[in-house]
Amino acid sequence: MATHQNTARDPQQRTAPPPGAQVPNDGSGVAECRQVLQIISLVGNKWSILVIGHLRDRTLRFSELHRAVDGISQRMLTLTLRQLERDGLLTRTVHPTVPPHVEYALTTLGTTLLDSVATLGRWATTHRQEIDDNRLHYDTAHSARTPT
Amino acid sequence: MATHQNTARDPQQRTAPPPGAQVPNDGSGVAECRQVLQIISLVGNKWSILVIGHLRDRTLRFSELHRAVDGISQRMLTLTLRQLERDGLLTRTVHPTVPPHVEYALTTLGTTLLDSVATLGRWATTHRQEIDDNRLHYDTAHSARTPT
DNA sequence: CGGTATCCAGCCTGATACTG
DNA sequence: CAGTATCAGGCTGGATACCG
Repeated sequence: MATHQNTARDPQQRTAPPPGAQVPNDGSGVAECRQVLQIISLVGNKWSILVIGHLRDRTLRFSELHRAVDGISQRMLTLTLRQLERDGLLTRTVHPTVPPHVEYALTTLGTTLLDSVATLGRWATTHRQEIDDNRLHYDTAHSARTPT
Repeated sequence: MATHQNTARDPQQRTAPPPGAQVPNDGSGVAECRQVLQIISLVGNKWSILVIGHLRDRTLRFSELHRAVDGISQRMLTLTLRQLERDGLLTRTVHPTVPPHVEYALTTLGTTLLDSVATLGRWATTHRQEIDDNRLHYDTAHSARTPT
């Protein structure tokens, strides 16, 4: 949604953070949603969260991540990794060997983020069934347009 | 990303929840990311979180929401509202008056979600500056490709 | 092995117009 | 006022090919 990765160009062009709007909130206010949007845009890359999730316990190499995430393309992995690196969520360590070795490790910031999304994860786990149930109910009530 | 709202058609076609993969996690595990993805897809609609955020304190009518969210198109508002309603995050109450009155109210489920995203909101607020700093640092170090 | 650049398809999004 | 339908555009994301 604001992930700047169209064709791997202008990597910072879209970051247009308008100043002001700095209100003391508890984190769930209306004005705070904007902040959250940034984060969910950051994490809502669909791959970002997967990547940092895999990086949670140990550092991984590029190909290891490529295998681990399973389904991500090389392009998206690179893009995601670079963005995450840019945001300071992970570090990229290049070992100048003949076959290049690149290690990706989660930073403290990344760990804290993972910890925060864990809250959402718990909510998801807790209410997934409920939501699924609601959807089914809703869909049933709306697809019942063939009576008589 | 998985928001099913292409042209207001097949509202439940994409919900392909494969069974299994039910592991007891703490909410931050790798396998748990899938669950979170559903939620951030649910909330990452960019408008969804804004809408439920505005609905947090009081119920609102369609046009009120339209004005409040400011920037959302009628189409997206409707789509978002219907999705949220489908998921059981809010209720839609139609008052059969001559000028149609439709009230949207957050459900308990919606409130709990809002509470969970508040955690992310707090994280965002806390580390926004840090991330911004990291980005600037990263961009600076990478745009310094014009020496000599 | 790690990464970049290009091409291309699909989806999301927004604007507009019309109906009840 | 509330909502639906249609059209057009922008962005995201995947596959492929090639470089260091």
